[in-house]
Amino acid sequence: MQIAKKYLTEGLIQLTILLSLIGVRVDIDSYLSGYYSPLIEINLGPSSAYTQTPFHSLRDNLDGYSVHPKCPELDYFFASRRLLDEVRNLGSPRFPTQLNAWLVHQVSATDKADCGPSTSNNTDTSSGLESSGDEASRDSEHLLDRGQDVCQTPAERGQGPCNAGACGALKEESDAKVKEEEEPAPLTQLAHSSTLEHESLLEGITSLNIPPSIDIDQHWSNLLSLSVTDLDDLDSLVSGRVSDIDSDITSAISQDVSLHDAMVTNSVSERAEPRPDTQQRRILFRMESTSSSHSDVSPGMALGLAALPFASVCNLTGNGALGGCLDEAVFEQINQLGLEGLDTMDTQLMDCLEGIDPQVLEDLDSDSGLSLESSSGGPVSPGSSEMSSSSSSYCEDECGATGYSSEVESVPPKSITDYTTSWAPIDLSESVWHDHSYSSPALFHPPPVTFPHKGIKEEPLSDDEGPFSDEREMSRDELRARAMFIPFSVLQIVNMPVEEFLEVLDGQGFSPEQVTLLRDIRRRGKNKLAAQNCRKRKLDAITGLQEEVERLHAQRDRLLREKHLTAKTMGAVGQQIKQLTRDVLARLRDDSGQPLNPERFTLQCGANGRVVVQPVRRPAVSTSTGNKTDKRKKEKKQ
DNA sequence: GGCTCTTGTCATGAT
DNA sequence: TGATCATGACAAGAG
Repeated sequence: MQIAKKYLTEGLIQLTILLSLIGVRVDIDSYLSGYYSPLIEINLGPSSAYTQTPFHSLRDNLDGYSVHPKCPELDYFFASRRLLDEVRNLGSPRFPTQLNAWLVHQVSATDKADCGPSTSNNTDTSSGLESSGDEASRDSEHLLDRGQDVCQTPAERGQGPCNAGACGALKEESDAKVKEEEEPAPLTQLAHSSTLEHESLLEGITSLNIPPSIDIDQHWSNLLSLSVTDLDDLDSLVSGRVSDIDSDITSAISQDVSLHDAMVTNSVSERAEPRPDTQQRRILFRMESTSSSHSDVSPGMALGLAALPFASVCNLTGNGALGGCLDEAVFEQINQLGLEGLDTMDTQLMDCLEGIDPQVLEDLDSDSGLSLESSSGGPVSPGSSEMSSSSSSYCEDECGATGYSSEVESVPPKSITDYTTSWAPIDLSESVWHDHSYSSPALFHPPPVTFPHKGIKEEPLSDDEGPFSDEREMSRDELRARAMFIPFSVLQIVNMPVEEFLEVLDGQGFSPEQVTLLRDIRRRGKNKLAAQNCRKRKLDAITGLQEEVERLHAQRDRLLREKHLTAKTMGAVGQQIKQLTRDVLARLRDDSGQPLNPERFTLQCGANGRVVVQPVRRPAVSTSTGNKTDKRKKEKKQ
């Protein structure tokens, strides 16, 4: 509880500061992409392979400051910012408010006209739509809140870029349908409008002030007809259809709510189709964690902090006309949230975490690290998990080893939450996005010990450990720590911040032997990681040098070929010159009227371009003298 | 049993 | 000055 609260509070505060500092134009996505890069790596899997980037270090380095210059996340941060700036410099097409208003009217018209087919479609794929609604509801749960505020705020104010456009009309329709809680319609339409924007971007449509053509109109109508169905179902969907997860998800996936959802559902459908329902459910959770809204795992987080949903909303709107009201809505929402909202947020978050199937949580940490084949990304990153299933500890470029990291993730979440040390959440975070094991499996389940500090007792191991848990191989350091009654695992000792480590050394009443062992364990653990990094770099350097050698070989061969070709050409040209010289001299006559002997005369081209006949300068006759001098020189050398 | 590869560890210098 | 990192060297284990 405190962990989540602390984490979310930090995120909220920092995000609020950022928003307030930036001003009207909020580049939330850039900040989020930088700040939440660890989270992205959590979900996407491949983390910086051999670079030890503890989560706490990134947590405290929001804007790229104080980050290790070699930290790849820093490169990612600046790269993201640079790319974003470049995109902005290109001038992305902005959709006028009039377009959004037109879309809204189309929605309403389509709503009335296509109500029957939509409902029939709904009945045909009722389960699917319910599941689709589940997806929509999940997104709506995260997005609608923001969407509500986003559109409601400018509409109420009657000002801003969307006062007479989309937001106003959106609010009217949404008021007609859903009045009280979520108002999903505006947001869905927002999502649709953003979807249209995305598609328009893809189609190169830069200006839509002109009424769209019939094809586009029909296209929009088809798209919006789906939205009507969704709008009809949204109130019931938002009311909570978590139990409907059991329904057929694949059919739901076919009902793309928006481009955003389509991207998510398609990716899910490809994976989910051959799987049984249970796996589909699991995938559904995975999808929630892998979708663009990272807070899907914890709706409470989405409802409360809304940090990542901010990114979603901003991404949906982009530079569109709704951006202004979104910015204002973001500020207003933050103001409305307050810190008291964190309580409910924590409750929701923890309820959600508790409500999740433990198997799902286990899947999130399915890389038990019991072998070196542990994947880097875990189940949340299927691609990486499949890719990194190598027996070698060194994975591809994107993945690698972080030593004890996998030990962290193998620690049962329950026990992790029981750690109330201040660095415990850091380990929890690392447990998600570090995923490689170089240590013995026994470290994954530290023995139940009583923490001398704070009187906290570590939870005993779970039931699945069985009688073989003690038989697992333990590292020497782990054995030493056990023998010395050190209530920390090697992983914890290595990964805890130095400040916490020093506090532990000072405040836990350890004996000098224990302190020495703790320091040794920490030193060895970090050195182990360093050695792995070093070896990885060495291999990379070797690979790079080999490639360089191959490149240089190819260059040498090419130059040799050019040399031979040039020599051949020069020989041919020389022969031609000799032949021409003979011809010219044969046509010339000396004083006696005889043709010039080519062996005694030659043609020389002067600097001014004039060709003159010169007698051949034969080398000095004193060849024997030269030979003698050469011989003398050779003798001197010898 | 020797060889090779991988990995952990130590020592040492640099940051 | 201590912590951390980088790296060469060595040893142990596995195939």
